[in-house]
Amino acid sequence: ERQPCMPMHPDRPLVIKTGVQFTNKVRLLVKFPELNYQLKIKVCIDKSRKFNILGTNTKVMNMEESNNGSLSAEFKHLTLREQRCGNGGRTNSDASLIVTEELHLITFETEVYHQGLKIDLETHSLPVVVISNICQMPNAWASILWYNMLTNHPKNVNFFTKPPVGTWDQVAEVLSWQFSSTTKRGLTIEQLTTLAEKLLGPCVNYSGCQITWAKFCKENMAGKGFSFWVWLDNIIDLVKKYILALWNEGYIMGFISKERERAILSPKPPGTFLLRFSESSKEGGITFTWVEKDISGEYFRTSCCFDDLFFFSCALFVVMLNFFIMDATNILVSPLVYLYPEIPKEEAFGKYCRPESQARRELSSLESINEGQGKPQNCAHTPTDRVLVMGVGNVSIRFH
Amino acid sequence: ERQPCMPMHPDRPLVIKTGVQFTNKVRLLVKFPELNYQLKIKVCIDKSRKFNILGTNTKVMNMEESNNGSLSAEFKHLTLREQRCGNGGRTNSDASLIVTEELHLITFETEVYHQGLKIDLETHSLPVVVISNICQMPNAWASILWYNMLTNHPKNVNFFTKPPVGTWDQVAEVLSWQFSSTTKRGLTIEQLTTLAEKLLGPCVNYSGCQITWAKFCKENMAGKGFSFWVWLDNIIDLVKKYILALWNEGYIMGFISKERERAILSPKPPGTFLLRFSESSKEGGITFTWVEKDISGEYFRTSCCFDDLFFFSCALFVVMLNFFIMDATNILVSPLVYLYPEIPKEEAFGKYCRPESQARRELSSLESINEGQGKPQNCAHTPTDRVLVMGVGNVSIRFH
DNA sequence: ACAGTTTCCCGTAAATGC
DNA sequence: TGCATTTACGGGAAACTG
Repeated sequence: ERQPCMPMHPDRPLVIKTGVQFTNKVRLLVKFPELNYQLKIKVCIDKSRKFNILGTNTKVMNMEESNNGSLSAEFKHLTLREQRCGNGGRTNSDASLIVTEELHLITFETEVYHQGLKIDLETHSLPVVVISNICQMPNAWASILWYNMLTNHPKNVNFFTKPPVGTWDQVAEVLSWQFSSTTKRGLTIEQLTTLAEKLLGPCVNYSGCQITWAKFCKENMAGKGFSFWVWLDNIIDLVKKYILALWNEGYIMGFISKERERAILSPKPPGTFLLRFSESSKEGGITFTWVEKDISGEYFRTSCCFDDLFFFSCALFVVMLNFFIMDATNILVSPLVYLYPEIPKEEAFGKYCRPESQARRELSSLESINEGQGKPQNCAHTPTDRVLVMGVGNVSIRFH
Repeated sequence: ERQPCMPMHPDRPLVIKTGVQFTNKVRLLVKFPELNYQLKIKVCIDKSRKFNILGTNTKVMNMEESNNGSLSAEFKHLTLREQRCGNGGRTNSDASLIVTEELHLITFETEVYHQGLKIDLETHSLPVVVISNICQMPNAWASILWYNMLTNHPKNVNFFTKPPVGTWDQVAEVLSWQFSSTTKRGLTIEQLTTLAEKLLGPCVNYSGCQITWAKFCKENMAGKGFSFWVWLDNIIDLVKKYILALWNEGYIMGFISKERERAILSPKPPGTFLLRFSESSKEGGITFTWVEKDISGEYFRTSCCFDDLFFFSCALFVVMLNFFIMDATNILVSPLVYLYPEIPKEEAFGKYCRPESQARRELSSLESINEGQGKPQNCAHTPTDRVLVMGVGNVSIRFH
């Protein structure tokens, strides 16, 4: 009889954003042949916090053609709005819970008259999380995952007052599913092992290891300003947005430790490279690492983190200062010297390369890039003047 | 007594987007000393199309401290919602007008009892344009500009049923003001002359020339898929978003014909360049042109159009295929050969460079870039293998 | 079918509340 | 004051509607 509360975000049911439409359907599984009268269903939400359901919240059940004539009612165009009462403030049962841990129930009520008796029927959705901004989605979805991973209870809205631990085996399955349900490829054992190490530290066998809710989603990772789940969820977004086809092909190793990366690249011929997600970028980024070999030995080089910010930082004045043309002898020269009429280009554009300039947004992005490059393990930076040129189709990107 | 209807878009008053808050203020200029009773003001909108004003639409006037004690009422948090009636459809007075040419009046009503007589007072805003999506803003704002440029009539809501022509002198002033009111710099005579030529064709003296509303905003420019105003407005957005500081300094010539560009660059030393807005990009773009000189003569070269799309097109697979490193002898080599374990990089990434790949968005952007480069006058493309490398800080962009 | 128009809703930024 | 949460609204896309 129960039916999940529907998308909104199609891959993330059971999370409802206030002001965004959602759909709900109830089906009557018990058949009363004598039920030929109108059966009116009312949908409502628990009153732990004051939400109102907007839209038609009562409906008459009707025959479902697809489903051997069982009765059902589908509520479309429902939205939730928080009722900000005069005294203000949330009135949830347990104030220690953050909003994305607060669970709510959508209930469906009806009355059946059977053999002269009035019977109140009631059913409800699985617990849902209500958010007010999409930026709360990662945490809200984590709650849904944790709940459904660890309990079959249909309405334990206090689940997060004392959230149970999960085993690595359970978590691994859920993590892989996050990829396989939105792309054509889940996670390999090797990728999962890298993730296990991030959550649990080095260990021979992760099977049976326990992972707390805090570790999964609430605490920041050691030395990082973000939780494991937020990091991973942003990577999922990055994959879907920019590199879905490559991911589907299995061309992205993605989760691999730097040690393992070197170990597997080392026996390979020079020029062999792999793609890996950035471990330091909260927003999701990808880098590539390759092997080089020459007479003096073997080198591993890793590109800068490649993400949205990277491209956003290509502000015009930076371009103008660094425009090169390759002459007939393959030497880079800069053809731009004077901004018309006779302003040296450094004078025109140089000052914008200082943080005190008013080109605020461009610069703040640029700083982040420089920061990333400062970390030697994350960038092919060497103290020499050696220059990398990274081509982009007709366009190419260089860094040094 | 009249008061413009306030922002929303702070630089674009008199345009109201449905569902977005706006503010309105009325002041009573006539002073009635005996008016010590409560003077209630009601705000409403004309009924040519069915809009409702949401928010507190009645208010009591009160003393204004800043303004020598005159009475005023300020309506905040007003929003407009269209009343979609059962029969549907717009019910505007003149169905031939598009929404951004439909003018509406916000009216303020009150009743004054003076010496035993009831006096109905009413005032209204300047005509406003109501839009439902911000993408209608350019055309809506053009309507406001044209109206206020050509009439002092306080409430001619049928203005656009037969819009008067403007002279170039009027239009030039308005165009320059579009820049000077949102940046620190208006348009020079030379820039304006380039714009005049776009609107009116070659001419010795544009003063007094007539420009129709259609020419300004309704018809597409010859051979282009967009109107003059839409093109210009997107450039204003580009300037504000990415190159405000450079524009304020006067470092961007911006509007200059290709003939004039060559004429002024020719006598200058090699390496002299200037920045100019793209004439072919609807969305607003900027290019730079420079002079080169060698034994065989003088060359003018223009970069690709530099805009949002340009950077968005830097998809990962394109980067992977074109990654170069410069070796000790300044020769570009590609260190990436095999995707781990032993997939030739062309096999892994090459197929995504075809439009039939599923990397839809990346590719559609990429195609636009190639297109732009196909136009010889717009790009430094030469049939030789000569390569341009355009640096971007630690990062640089190359095209060939 | 189609074009003008509106609705939907994410994601960033700002405001608000506690 | 600082952090958690909500509101605001631009902008891209989908849905609507004659």
